[in-house]
Amino acid sequence: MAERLFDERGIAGTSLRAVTAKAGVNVAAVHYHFGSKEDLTRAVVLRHAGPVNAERLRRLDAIEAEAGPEGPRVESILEAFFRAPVQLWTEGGATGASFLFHEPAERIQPLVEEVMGEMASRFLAALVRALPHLEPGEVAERFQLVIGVLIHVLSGRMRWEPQPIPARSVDGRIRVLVDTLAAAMRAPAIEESS
Amino acid sequence: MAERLFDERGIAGTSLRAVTAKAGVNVAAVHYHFGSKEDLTRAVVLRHAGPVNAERLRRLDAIEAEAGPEGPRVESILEAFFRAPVQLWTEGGATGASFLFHEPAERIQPLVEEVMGEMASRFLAALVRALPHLEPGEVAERFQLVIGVLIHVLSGRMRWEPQPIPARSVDGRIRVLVDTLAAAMRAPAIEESS
DNA sequence: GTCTATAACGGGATAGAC
DNA sequence: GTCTATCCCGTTATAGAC
Repeated sequence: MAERLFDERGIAGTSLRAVTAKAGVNVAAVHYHFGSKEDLTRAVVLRHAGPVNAERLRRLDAIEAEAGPEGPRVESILEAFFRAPVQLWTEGGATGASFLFHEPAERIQPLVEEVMGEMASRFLAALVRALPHLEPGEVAERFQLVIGVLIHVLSGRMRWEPQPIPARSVDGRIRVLVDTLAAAMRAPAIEESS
Repeated sequence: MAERLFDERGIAGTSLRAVTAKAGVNVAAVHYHFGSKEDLTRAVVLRHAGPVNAERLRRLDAIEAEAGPEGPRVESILEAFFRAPVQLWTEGGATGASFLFHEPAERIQPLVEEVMGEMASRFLAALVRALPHLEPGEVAERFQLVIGVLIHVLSGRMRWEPQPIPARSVDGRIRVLVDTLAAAMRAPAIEESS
């Protein structure tokens, strides 16, 4: 339950009272079970990001198993990265733990590293293999752009008042992300002229 | 001054006392000059986003003036969109008002529309003209991805611990953004098969 | 284990002196 | 106009009854 409030109001803007009211319990119960608000948010993040990341890695394992020795294509890797969170968000409004990325950076950087680090490293390694024309650092740089896009999509701010964006199925949403960002990943390396 | 605190801690996480302490004045002064914390944040946003958006539009005007009847290229439009905020952020850590996009969506949507709406519409129109193979709604959809990338870049979260991303000059940063995202914008239209 | 009651604190806002 | 002092509220956290 709490993750919805964190999505809508942010962590700092969500009081324990709001969480407990929605859960039908008392404020003291939170402290009994979690110890503090920070421990609660940590538990919520681990609880929700865990399955999403596990599903991502399961899909990555699958496409790596059926790919040849050159490894899976960029499109397949990006789809494995996007599908679980986008599907979850489209269906139920739940987003795993995307609200984390709207919190102050310094505060939650260790938690992000802890909960996302291994998954992200696996995807980065796959992308490095699929993009031999780029240095690993350049792949990491572009993967960060992909992450930024996903955060924005999951933030629910992807609206345009005067010019509505097309209604899409889950597969359609994912295909837009995968096809456009694969093109971005494949763009030639940038050489600094300065 | 307040914008730095908003960047670092978020609006909800920044107390008026923290703002006034850094400014060397008293809490009452804020209420005298602005009326409330909300009015202060609004003033900060308008104060900082205004010049950035004006510079963006100035650059857009320039490239439209020197372009042929087919209008400027996607790369030129994206550079006009990115240069002012990225330059400001790289040089001084100031970001215009990017902290707005990490606040709860519902709360600040009207302000975002007010301060960004006209600028964004002008850029969207230019992109629609430069991408005749896409419906206007599809261009808006992809422009949202560009916006998500910019927000992420300005958030300062674009780090990668085990795999450092390349050090770049301002021009280098912008070129990466422009070249990769131009490729994303140019990718063929997605037709839903479902 | 879950509640009520309350402590201890920090927040935004305001009154009134100067 | 800018300060000090204060109000009043909501917050996290805890103590203790049950």
